[in-house]
Amino acid sequence: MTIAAASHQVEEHLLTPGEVATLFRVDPKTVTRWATAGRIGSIRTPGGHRRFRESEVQHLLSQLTTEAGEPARVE
Amino acid sequence: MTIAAASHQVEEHLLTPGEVATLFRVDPKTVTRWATAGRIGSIRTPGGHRRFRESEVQHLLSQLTTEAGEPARVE
DNA sequence: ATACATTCGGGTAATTTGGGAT
DNA sequence: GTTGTCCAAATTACCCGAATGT
Repeated sequence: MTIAAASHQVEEHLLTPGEVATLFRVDPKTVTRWATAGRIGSIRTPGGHRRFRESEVQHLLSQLTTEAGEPARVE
Repeated sequence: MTIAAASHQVEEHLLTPGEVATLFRVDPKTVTRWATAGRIGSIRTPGGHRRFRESEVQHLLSQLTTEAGEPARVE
């Protein structure tokens, strides 16, 4: 194990509401509502703005994606 | 922050059901049926609304296009 | 410190969804 | 068998002024 790995937790790339909104083709405010509703985890800056974990967002995207030819996903 | 800074991965331009419906001159609900039937891929927002890949829609449009004098394509 | 884009909040339209009947 | 319409409920989009981020 390296020294760095032993003393630091993995840095997560964070996305702004606007960036997440672009990925889903949605209004940034809608992303905020998802956070409020608990549909997506969020981190707050000291000033109160929200940030989102890129890994969680990507996981959501792949989860909610249905390819042509596949049956509509029901989970 | 600029829009371009959003991501280093390829951005997929997504269309709303209403936009796809306009392109095909069809009711938005019909587009929804296509998605349910697996004729076209779709991405769901966490709220349950559908988004469609523009590239896939354009491909479908060109597929369904028939030139004058040519036999209609049936696949 | 200045400038500018973004993201707060809230409120109110517009769109989408799903089911059912035609 | 596909498409268009009606309905109510849910989700999302646009409006504003003020605060935050870079």
